[in-house]
Amino acid sequence: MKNNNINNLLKSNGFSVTKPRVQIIKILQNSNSPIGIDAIINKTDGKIAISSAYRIIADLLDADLINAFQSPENKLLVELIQNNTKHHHHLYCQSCKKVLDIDIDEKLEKNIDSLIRKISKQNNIEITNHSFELFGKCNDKSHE
Amino acid sequence: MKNNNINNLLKSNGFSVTKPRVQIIKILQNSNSPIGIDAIINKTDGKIAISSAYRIIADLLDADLINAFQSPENKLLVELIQNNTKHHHHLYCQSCKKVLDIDIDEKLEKNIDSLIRKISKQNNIEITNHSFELFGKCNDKSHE
DNA sequence: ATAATATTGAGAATGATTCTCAATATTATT
DNA sequence: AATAATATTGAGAATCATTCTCAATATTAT
Repeated sequence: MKNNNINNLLKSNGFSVTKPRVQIIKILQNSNSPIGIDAIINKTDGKIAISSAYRIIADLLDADLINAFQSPENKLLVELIQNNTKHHHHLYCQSCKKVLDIDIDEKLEKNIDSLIRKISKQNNIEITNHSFELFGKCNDKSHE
Repeated sequence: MKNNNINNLLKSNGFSVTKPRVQIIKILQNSNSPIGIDAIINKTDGKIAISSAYRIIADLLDADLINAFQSPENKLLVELIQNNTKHHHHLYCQSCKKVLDIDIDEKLEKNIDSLIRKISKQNNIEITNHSFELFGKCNDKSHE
């Protein structure tokens, strides 16, 4: 994405165009899997303050431009919501700490939806969200 | 459960019998939903040090006597694994912060298992665990 | 170009969890 | 039951991710 498009993205969501915001969006665009705050900051040559990074991420989250969630190691992970981003889930590798996006097939997704409706009724609770996460170990033994 | 049974549980898992360990197991037995460290400590009249509580929970976890996981507010929640405990999932209420255990029906559980096998193959990753968590809002408006 | 406003960076503050180690309790031995 | 050997505890310091504060700086509107 060109800078102009990032500018438009920011402006159309009520943000002023600042270097840190543009940088962070670029980094998220170039990442093909969810990424942590520390990694984001590393990719900016340390030019963005940690507090600014957190603040910007929080703002982008409020504007629904990104997804954010906690890794099993309890760090915030972040991914940009692209035009074609649909509801999906994550696979955490406990050896190499990478996170993969996974899709689940439509049939299962529907099953899950109907389960959710059932639980919602049974417990008289409005269910607003759900997560389905997988944990595994890849064959990269270098981390053991 | 009587004290004797708790003593046996501890001994048969290689633990010596100490007051803090017995207390914590009792508290977990009397809790019908996952409970946080702070709540555990509160129920002991503040007699157990925070560091001891964390240590004991970690030990019980190693011995597979309890399940532990993070709440959406990023606190450790803990529940005892009873004889009849089977694989289940959790529903977090974002208003009242309670956690409910939920069962999912066998058919869906099987679907999930087969999805997991598929993803495992596709990504050449051994999948060791998964979580399926629901988030909702109950009708208790006192927290808003 | 200037003024008004918003954002940033640096570091202090916070909150959960982990670590350290001397004091104390438990277990094994007599 | 008393003692010695070993394990556990409590208190507080340390750590780690995240949030807060506020003066310095950048952006936007005029």
